[in-house]
Amino acid sequence: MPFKLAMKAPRPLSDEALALIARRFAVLAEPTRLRLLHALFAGEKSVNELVELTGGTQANVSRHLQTLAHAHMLGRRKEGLQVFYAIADPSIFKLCELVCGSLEKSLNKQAEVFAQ
Amino acid sequence: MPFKLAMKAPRPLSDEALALIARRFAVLAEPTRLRLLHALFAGEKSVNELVELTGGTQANVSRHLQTLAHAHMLGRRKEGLQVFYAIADPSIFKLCELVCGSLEKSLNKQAEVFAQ
DNA sequence: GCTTTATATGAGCATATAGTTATATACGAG
DNA sequence: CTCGTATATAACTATATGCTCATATAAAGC
Repeated sequence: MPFKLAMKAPRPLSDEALALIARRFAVLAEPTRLRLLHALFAGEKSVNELVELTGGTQANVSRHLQTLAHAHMLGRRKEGLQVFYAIADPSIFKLCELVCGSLEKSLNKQAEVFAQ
Repeated sequence: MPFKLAMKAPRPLSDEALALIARRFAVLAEPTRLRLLHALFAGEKSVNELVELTGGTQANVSRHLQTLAHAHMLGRRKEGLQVFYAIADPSIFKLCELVCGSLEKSLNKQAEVFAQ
């Protein structure tokens, strides 16, 4: 029973589907979580490493990591006392690339207004 | 002075850039706004049409349209009493495609757990 | 000018969420 | 077993945001 949905399908999307998609974007709509993802672009890291790299508190970092893991964006493995997280969803890379691109355009559009 | 940024650049992203990117995702992290975008995938529409298509109140729809327009995701033109909105940022299509794809995977992954 | 229509926006309320403090739990070393 | 370390989580607070109601503003017709 594979689950199939597409935003550009002509059929209407259910409220449930929209909520799920929105939730997906919401997970990424948070600077701290983006900071964590960015740190993990370089490869798997422990919670402690991420705490140091992002400058956040251990509790806060842990909470955000949980959110990302529950969304299956991160994979998690434990080794003794340490827990390691890594990017588990490759589409994250493409997503961020797209958003940065359209953000650049948006900013350039704003810059044009000032240039006039 | 073109503005250039990329999520996968090895240089650290400023807090400002992360906030802007997060804000970008936040605009999409809302079912009503997704519903509006979905309706506009079919082409330009007036506010009133969007109110009917989405079943939202005029006030709420108008407010969300403003958010999307301010983010340069929608373009806006006025004709007499009516205002028409249309998708202005083509990367929206690709964005939603990517998110739907990874959401499917995430749901299928969950379905696997139940299948066992 | 007056009335109607279409849209944007102010103000208020309810809910969600980020960050913090404190602490529970698991793991490892002595 | 005790103590220290690493991480997750409960509880609380402050802030942001979605939605609604009311209304301001613009445009069109008579």
